Amino acid sequence: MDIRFIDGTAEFSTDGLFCARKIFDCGQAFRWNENEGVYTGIAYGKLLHCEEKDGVVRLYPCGADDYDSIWKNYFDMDRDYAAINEKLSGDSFVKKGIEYGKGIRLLNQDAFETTISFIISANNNIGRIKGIIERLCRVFGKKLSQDGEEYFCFPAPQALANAEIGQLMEIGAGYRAPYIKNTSTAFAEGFDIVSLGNMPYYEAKASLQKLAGVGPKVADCILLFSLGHRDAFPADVWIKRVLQSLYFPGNELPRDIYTFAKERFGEDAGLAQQYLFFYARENKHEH
DNA sequence: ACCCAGGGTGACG
DNA sequence: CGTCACCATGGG
Repeated sequence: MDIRFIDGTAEFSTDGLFCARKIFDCGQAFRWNENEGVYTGIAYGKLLHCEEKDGVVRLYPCGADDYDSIWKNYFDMDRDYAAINEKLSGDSFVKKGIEYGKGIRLLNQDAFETTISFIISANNNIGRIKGIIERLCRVFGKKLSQDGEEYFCFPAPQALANAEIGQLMEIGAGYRAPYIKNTSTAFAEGFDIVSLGNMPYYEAKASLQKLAGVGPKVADCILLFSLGHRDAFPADVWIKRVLQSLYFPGNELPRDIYTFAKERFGEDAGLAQQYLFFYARENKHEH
């Protein structure tokens, strides 16, 4: 994409392949909030506004340095989504999903934030997940003051490792409180999660599942949303529902959904998952 | 009062 | 290995 930098704003044409609403509201990230058409979020310790109008995306404050060091990778800007969508359209159901979900991009998020966020997501709903994470940041995260507003970064591992279970219960973490503390301690003591990005899928997934509160589904979310394992295929209740009705009507779902997805959708199965997830949520009141 | 939410853990067979 | 009760919490 052709990027222009004007007065601390990065600006580029969407080409239909960057939809803020779909990117931020498809369940991969929990810290973006919309206000009068402008999405505001904090990632990697930086605040960003994202505005989309007349086919143009504007990111601010974002100079060329911030763009190159953070946001280009965060928004997965170097990837050719047109080509991937073309490939995924070989599956007629995903093709249908792309009609709804075109413009979704898979974010490359901070691995610690993603890990804790999806530990919180277990047996929980998106509204409450966002609330818990917001309070977590407010209590334990570094404060950013900007434009007369207060924003809070996602906490560092050490900050959550030092948290008391009672504090985590107070912000609504529930039975996940000790998971958060234990896993944060593992990170603070040097759990090398970034290296998992270069490991084979199954090996990386097994390592993640050693963390407290991380099972197969949460591990897949971490792999897909923060470690670049684009074939990871998180199988939650929504996706199982969709696979059941579209691919296995009247039959049992396969036990190994990853293998099914990889064979059916290929190397970008994770993006196919997002299209199906988005499709399912958009149509949740039908059928 | 019941059921569900982007599930995981631990116990038991 | 597979199954299953249980786990806090809030909204429908």
